[in-house]
Amino acid sequence: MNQVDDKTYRERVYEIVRRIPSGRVMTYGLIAEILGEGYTPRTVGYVMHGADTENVPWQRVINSQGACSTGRMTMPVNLQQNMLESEGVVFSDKGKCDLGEYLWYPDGFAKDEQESPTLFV
DNA sequence: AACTTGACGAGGG
DNA sequence: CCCCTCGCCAAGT
Repeated sequence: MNQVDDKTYRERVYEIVRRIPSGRVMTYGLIAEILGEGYTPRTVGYVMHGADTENVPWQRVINSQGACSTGRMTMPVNLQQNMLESEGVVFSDKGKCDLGEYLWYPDGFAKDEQESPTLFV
């Protein structure tokens, strides 16, 4: 059941990212937590690194500090933040946004009860 | 097959 | 609040 047949390892991550509404964000750790076994914040980041920027709203995935982590790449750190700001997300001078306000949880995955791993595949 | 690298994160100092 | 360490696991060398 949990094979990588119809959905590859990466596609499972992208599928969740595509659900994030404009103006909202998710963290690498949260996505890993939802996907469960075999997924960690680090691997989610690795997968996002190879995302199809055309079809995946990659800018909506940030780190647990509420900041953008795209600094190491060839693209400027500002780009991701700018894209989010144009969606209405407000960042502080230090480049952090309020996760309490913008963090988005997929349907059925309540903020308080994070115990159901494979709620939606 | 072994070793290194990350768009990470929690915990300790 | 900043810095460092360690655990995590797919991919690239």
